[in-house]
Amino acid sequence: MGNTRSAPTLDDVAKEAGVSTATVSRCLNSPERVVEKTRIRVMKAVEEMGYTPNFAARVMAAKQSFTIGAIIPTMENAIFARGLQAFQDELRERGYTLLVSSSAYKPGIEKEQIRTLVARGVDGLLLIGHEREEQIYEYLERHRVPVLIAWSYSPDVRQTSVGFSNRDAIFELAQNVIDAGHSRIAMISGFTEGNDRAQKRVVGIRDALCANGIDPDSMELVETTYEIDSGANAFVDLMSRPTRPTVVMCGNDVLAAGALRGARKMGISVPEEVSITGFDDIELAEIVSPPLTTVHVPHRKMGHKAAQELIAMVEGSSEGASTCINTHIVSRQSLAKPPKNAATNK
Amino acid sequence: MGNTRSAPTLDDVAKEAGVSTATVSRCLNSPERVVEKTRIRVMKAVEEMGYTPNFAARVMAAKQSFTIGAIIPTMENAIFARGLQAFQDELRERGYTLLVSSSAYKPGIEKEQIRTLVARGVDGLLLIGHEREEQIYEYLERHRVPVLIAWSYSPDVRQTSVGFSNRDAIFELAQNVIDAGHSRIAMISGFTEGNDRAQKRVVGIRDALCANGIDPDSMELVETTYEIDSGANAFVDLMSRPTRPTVVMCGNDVLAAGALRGARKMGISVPEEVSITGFDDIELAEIVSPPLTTVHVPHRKMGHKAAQELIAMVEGSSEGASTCINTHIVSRQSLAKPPKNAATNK
DNA sequence: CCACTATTTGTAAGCGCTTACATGGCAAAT
DNA sequence: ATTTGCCATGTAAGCGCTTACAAATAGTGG
Repeated sequence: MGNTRSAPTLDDVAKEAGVSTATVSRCLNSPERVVEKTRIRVMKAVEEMGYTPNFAARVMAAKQSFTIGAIIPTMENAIFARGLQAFQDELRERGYTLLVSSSAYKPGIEKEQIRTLVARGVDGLLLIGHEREEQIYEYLERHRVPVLIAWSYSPDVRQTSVGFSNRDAIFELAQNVIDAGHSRIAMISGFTEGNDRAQKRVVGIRDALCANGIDPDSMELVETTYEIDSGANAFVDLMSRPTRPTVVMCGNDVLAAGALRGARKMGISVPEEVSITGFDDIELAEIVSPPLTTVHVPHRKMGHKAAQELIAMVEGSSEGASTCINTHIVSRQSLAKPPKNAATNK
Repeated sequence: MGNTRSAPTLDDVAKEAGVSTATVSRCLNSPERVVEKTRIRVMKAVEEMGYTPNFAARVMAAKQSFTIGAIIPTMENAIFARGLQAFQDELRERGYTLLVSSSAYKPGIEKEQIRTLVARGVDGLLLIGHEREEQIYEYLERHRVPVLIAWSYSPDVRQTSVGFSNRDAIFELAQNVIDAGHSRIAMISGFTEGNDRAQKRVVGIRDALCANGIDPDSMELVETTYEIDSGANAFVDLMSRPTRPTVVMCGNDVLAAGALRGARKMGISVPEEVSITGFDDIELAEIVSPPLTTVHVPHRKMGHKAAQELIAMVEGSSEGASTCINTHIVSRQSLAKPPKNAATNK
């Protein structure tokens, strides 16, 4: 019984239930608009035939997809995982589906993915960080796709953002570091080009140095990719320079874990000989030994909030209100006082 | 110039370039079918108007989306990250886009996501592990969506798979463990219900015990979620039982990292007092201390191979050929000989 | 029992694209 | 010059759905 040869359409269901396609459509989308008796009959047909609406057709006709897109720089490490999970959970609860792509930190790829997602009819878009061609924002506006920026908060920018102040967060950490007695501070940062979060973190440390009367130009800085090995290499590089720092502040926990590995390889003990700090407070931070002193970012909270706000924008109930999430420092064992006679390589 | 008020359609471009919609479509999809002069004119219009084809419309008309869907159990840890990244890279190279969802290890959610992805017109689907309702496979067949199972290889199953033998892989590791002198073996496994990979890993260890004349029922087993904390709790549980094991084999590296944390909390030193092993060889395995002896799974290779095969199936050039990827043991410091007089809690 | 309103269902016009088929133009062949 | 054949382009029919509007049915008060 019935056509087993291919997927059933609305028409098939309508025929089977002896009603018009409009009625079937209504049963599915606004059941209260059809009388119970009919609805039951239709739903039975839907059930029996294993009907799934064709999304493309629905999107075309309704010009709404209940889909949100998100483009994150990478899926390879856990930096974005928790926040994104929370984002998705909230979306699910509100009846939206999430489409994720990763751009490998390449603006070109990100641009392409944005077009792909827009072409796919997403109702809204989550992007990480503010910095990208103005043209992209124009394109998005043109297509009437609301955008929400996360992982970065910036009041003086047109786009709505739900995030935290990368500069202030690391400033506070740097202050802690300085208070512990450090003055020879080095930093391992992710590549700053096209990455405002990384930039702001560099700025935050420099500002803290200034604020404490330390010449910010004295800070040794290495930029690298966000990988454990890169962190390890950068650490080795830094520790091989003429003046050894007493603390290496890292742009995130992954880099810090790498630095730790570099230290182990060089036989340098942390925090006795050199301190190391991270950023993000992902699971990794607690697992490595010594566990990392780092900036705790409430990823879950950010994800939830971002989803709520973006949906509000999509549904037209908000023009876009930015939220700044507070971060705080988590002190663990990787940060201690500098050694008495800090060694140099001279 | 031109209509700035909303997104341009094929029609708008056609009008602008003074050709028919068919010609514009051809310029975009099979440029060799239109003469250069026209093509240049059309492309210029496309460019100037910032035209992006409407995907939903394209899918509807062409019944092909160049999109592959993937549903993984979780994005929260790195277990699937690397393999998936490789999968995506390969797809990109071949002109396909990847849509990822995560099911939180819940069959119900997975089922829903499958429907969502199919409704979205994915040309093929990547699923993790074999075990799921037969009905789902029928549904997929009905909709003509090829499926590829990864992270698990099973020759005696209808579906095509690209993966490894979970049973054999851990069997080999267990053999190593036994060869090192252990006989009181405990295991922390992920929940086995609905998870054939977890099941096979339990079986692999039991088989190894049998093969070495050890009663498999003597193995203490805890099932739990795949989270660090769960691993830690399970470890504490295991070590508090009357007969302490001399080695705790874990269902994956995340669990093993948790076990390590549990050991630290209990003040038990690894591997001196108890050995711990993992599975997967994700980055984490190398970062924890002591680094984990584990089963190395060539995730990248698996991801690439899976993408190639799935595309072949989608394009009709393959009926679906399964591939078994080889794993191997990586020996690090978390596994050593059992202590001379292994303590019990008696 | 009728007129009128409210409710349920049907009709049909698109949504933006691809593609089978038709058309027209031009070069080579007759 | 006429025919043939080929290639570039145009025409128009859907793809499966939603929804404005029309129609039919049911309910209500006079």
